[in-house]
Amino acid sequence: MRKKRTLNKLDTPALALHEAEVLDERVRHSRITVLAATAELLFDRGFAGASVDEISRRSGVAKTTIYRHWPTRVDLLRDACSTISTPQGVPDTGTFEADVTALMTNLVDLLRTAKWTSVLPSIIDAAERDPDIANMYSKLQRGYSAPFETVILRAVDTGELPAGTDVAMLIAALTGPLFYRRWFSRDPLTDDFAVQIVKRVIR
Amino acid sequence: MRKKRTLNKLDTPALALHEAEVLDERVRHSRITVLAATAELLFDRGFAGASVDEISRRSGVAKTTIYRHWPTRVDLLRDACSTISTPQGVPDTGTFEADVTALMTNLVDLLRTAKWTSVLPSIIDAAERDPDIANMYSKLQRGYSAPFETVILRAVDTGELPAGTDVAMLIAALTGPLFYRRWFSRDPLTDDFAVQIVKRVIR
DNA sequence: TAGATACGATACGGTATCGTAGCATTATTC
DNA sequence: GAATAATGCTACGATACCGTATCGTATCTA
Repeated sequence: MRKKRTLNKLDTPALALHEAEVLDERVRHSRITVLAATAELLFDRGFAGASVDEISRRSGVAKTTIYRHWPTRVDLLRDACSTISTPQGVPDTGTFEADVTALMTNLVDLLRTAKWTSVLPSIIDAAERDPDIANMYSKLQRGYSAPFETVILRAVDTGELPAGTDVAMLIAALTGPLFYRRWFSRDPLTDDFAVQIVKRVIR
Repeated sequence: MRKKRTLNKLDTPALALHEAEVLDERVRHSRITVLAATAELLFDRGFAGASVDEISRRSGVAKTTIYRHWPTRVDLLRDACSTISTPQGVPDTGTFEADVTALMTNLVDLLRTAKWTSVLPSIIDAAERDPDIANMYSKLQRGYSAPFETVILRAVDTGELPAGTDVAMLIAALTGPLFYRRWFSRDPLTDDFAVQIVKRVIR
C-alpha cells in the first residue's frame, strides 16, 4: 500500500506543464529541468536505466522535489516520454509516391538519430508489462504514423490508390521494414533502402 | 576488476552442455535445470527482470552452484537465450509464393506465442548497450531469417525472381511488417495480414 | 571403498534503488 | 513586509541485487 504523499498545494502531479500554465516560477523551473534531464538520461540508458537518483544528480533538482511533482518514478518517465514526440509534417508534393518517399526518408533519419535508437526498444519492453506505458506508447506511435495515414487517405481521394485500401496494412508494409532493419536485422538503414521499399510496396 | 572464481574442475563456464557431453550426472542436472528456469523467467519478466536469486529460487539450485557454472549473470542469460531459438523448417511446395506464405504464417504463429512476445524487446534493448548480447542476438536473428534466404535464393535459381534480387531487402520487406505489427503498432497480427503482405511485396 | 568433486545452506559485503521524514532555507504572492 | 509555499539537504528504512566465502554433506569416479 502506498502512503499518502505530501504534494505541493498545486497538487497537479503530472502534465501540469501542458494543461495549464504554472504561475510560480520555481515550479516551472523544476518541472522543465527535471523533464529535460529525464529525457536525456532516457536516451542515454534507456527506460530501466533512468533512476530518480541519477535524474536528481543530473538536473540539480533535489530528489525530494522530484517526488513532490511526480508521485512515482514511472509517472515521471511516462511524462518525459510523451514530450519526446517529434511530429513530422505532412508533405504535399503532388504525387503519392513522392509524398510517401519524403515521409520514409524522414523516418529513416529519425531512426538513425542516436536518441530514439536507444530509448524505443526499452519503452516497448516496458510497455510489454505495464498497460499505462503501453497506452502512452500508443499515443507516441500514432504521432509518427498519422502523417502516413493522411497521405494515404489523400491518395485514395485522388484515385491514386483504389478505394477500400487497407490503410493500417499499407503503413505496416511501408514503415515496418525500416523498424525491422534498425532493430531486428541490424543492417544498415539508408535512404536508398527506403526508396526500394516504396517502389516495391507501392508499385 | 573481477576476482578469479573457483570454478569446478571441468572449468567449462558456458555452453559445455552443447560442446561435449558431461559425464557427471550432477553437473548435467544443474545446468539443464538452471537453463530451463532461466528461460522461463526470461519469458516471464524479460531480460532485466531475470535475477540470479530468483533463478535460484525457481530452479531449486543453489546460487553458489549457479555461479560455479556461469561466471556472471549475463553469461547465464546469454546462454539461456541461445537455447530458445526455434529453427523453422524450409518448405518446398513448388512455387515461391506458397513457400514464402508458409514461412510467413509460421512466423506469425511464432510472434503470437506469449514466450517470444515478452523476451525479444528486452533482448534488443539489452543488445543496444552490450555488444556481447548484440552478437548473441544476431545469431538468433539469423536463425529465423535463414529459411527465407534459402527460399528466395532458390526462387532466383528457378527464375521466379530476377537475378540480382536484393535478398536482405526482400526479407525486410516481407518480415518487417510482421514485427512492426506485433511490437510497434500493436495491431492484431493475423494470417490474413501476412498473406496481404506477401501479395503486395511479391506480386 | 576412498578420494575427488560437486552441491547446498547460510551469511556476508557492497551497491543501487525507491520512496519518505524532518527541518532549515529561499522565493513568491498578497 | 509577512505569510505562504516550494525547494534543498541529509538522513533514513526497506528492498533487491550481484557475487563471494566458508563449511559441511552428498555423490560420482577410479
